[in-house]
Amino acid sequence: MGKSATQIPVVATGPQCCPAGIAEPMERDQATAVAHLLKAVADPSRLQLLALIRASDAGEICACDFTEPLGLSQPTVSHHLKVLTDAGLIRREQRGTWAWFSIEPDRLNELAAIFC
Amino acid sequence: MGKSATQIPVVATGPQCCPAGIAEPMERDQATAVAHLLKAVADPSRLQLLALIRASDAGEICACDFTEPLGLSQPTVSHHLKVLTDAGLIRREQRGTWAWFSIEPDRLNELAAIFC
DNA sequence: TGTCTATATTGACGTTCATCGATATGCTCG
DNA sequence: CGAGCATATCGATGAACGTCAATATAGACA
Repeated sequence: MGKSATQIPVVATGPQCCPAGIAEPMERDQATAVAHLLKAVADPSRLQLLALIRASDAGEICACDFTEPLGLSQPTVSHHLKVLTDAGLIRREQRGTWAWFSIEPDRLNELAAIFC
Repeated sequence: MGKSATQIPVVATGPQCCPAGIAEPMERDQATAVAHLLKAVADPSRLQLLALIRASDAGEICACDFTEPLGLSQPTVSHHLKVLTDAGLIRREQRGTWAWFSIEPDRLNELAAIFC
């Protein structure tokens, strides 16, 4: 569900070292796409979510384990998880009543490649 | 000259591979600092500014050369340059009537190190 | 000193966003 | 089926943000 309009890969035509990045002038369209991806992580709560998933032993974590360490309400956590999912940074897997989330490593590497 | 409250280095106590990053759970304070730095680049205009500076032959570029390729008004460009400067990502050097801007490589590396 | 030019600041406006309470959806299990 | 729990969605609210026109600041130069 959801529009998920932000999944556009940020690769394009740049040099090898920094294919998605700021090594050479960016067109407005690509700049908008990169900014959209960056906005998804430019929030304290979402950074904490990513770090919690990343640090989990099994590489995935249940949604129910987020609210307490973040000190946020359940709807707010759900909202942030949706933003990260729509941005392609995490993957959601329904398992019975629970929702489990794991990192999408490729998308995370895209982030690191923006400033190289 | 602006408050520049965002210059806090984002290093801290993480592992070697990802000292400022999301390799392990983040405290709220550090998450806020990292998010602040990310917000500075999570904007199409500012990404284009960084890319233009990065791609310039001399490694620096005059403020007067930004408005045209970006299609923004002069005050808006000035505002974005201030945001990037306050975030420590670029450096401003006054030279006569003109202002020249160059990249702060260390701060840019901090960005890349967040997602490693 | 006065005029021109480059840049910064101010003030305003519309948009986006983070957050929450209330409610809806959907699965589990008795 | 019905009760209970986990998660998502809705609607509202206050804050932050991007942008511009108007104005201020400040250096260059005659």
